[in-house]
Amino acid sequence: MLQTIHITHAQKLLTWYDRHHRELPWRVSPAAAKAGERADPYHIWLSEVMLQQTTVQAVKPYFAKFLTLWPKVTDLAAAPVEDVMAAWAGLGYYARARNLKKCAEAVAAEHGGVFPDTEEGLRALPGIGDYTSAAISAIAFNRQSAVMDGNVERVISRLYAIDAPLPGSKPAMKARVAELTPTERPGDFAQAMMDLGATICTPKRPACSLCPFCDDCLAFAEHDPERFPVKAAKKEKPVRLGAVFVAVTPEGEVLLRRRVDSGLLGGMTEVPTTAWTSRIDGGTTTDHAPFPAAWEAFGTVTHVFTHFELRLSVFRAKTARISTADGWWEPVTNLEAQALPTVMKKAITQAIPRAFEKSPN
DNA sequence: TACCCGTGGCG
DNA sequence: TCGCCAAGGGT
Repeated sequence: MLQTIHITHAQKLLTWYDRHHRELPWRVSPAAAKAGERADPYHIWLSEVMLQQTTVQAVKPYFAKFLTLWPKVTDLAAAPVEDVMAAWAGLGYYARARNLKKCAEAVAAEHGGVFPDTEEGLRALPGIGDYTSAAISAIAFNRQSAVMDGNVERVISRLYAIDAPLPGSKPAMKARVAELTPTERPGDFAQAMMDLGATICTPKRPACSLCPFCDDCLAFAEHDPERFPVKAAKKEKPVRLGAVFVAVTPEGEVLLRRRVDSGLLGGMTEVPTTAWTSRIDGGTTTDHAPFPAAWEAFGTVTHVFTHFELRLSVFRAKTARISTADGWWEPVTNLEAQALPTVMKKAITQAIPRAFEKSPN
């Protein structure tokens, strides 16, 4: 009598992963993982924090730079926070960098420089939430943790055709992930779910014919996988206005300031700027310049943040090297080394077009 | 819970 | 061109 052999979702996915996994700088290949090799928890933690709401391609050069500058977590713990912010500049969500530094310090001081190897221990550290603690637990320590990120949400919502909108449906979806997560190779399973979401079960035009779940997927059976995941409606972005002031000395120095540690672009470097308000006339004139000077209009720059669009009027003035209470003068040739977020680089480039071009030396 | 928090690539 | 979205966390 013929016996039906039940192949689990996890087995199907892991077989797919063995053949189609992505090669990533922080990853141990499935072959090596089967041989018992584990990734460095420091590398996994660093990559996971960088990958929060950030694409793999954007992370790669930053990951390499951080490992060069700080090969071990204790090196990062000992580094000046200003150096960490400058190295993070351009990657966005700067609270991640502040928490990265705090987390490294906690691991060094409270854990002997060794990362906790449980989800609960990891979850207690700064910048490590539900997803990241589960991911490090599974990937670095091969524990059976239910890992759910945006990729997994998409895979699960399609596999079970979940109509309830995110984020409300998140707990139910995580329960499904927990059911699917195997006792064998849970770390590879977690990475495989994310690889599947990133390369096959994509937001638009998913490659369902190549998917190991095509026979099981309810969304595929309904012929409309793109309908999932269902998400709550998002609100529109308001416009905020402001002005920035690029002061340049005859010696080629620019006046910079450090933003407060909390809130938008917290702890990052800026050129003097007004408050950013929704007023039609809000701060677009020289009324709030850092000091009186022959301010000259240099057009505007627009920058879109997560929850508002910013339009900045750019002003430039040639000035003497005035002493200021809350700022410093930085040579234009050294701006690249500063912790300048992208919006500030845009504004400076508007006033000094060649500010961030590589010097001959 | 809902809001705050960057950036760049892509269809 | 522009809305979408990416390995989310903090409060």
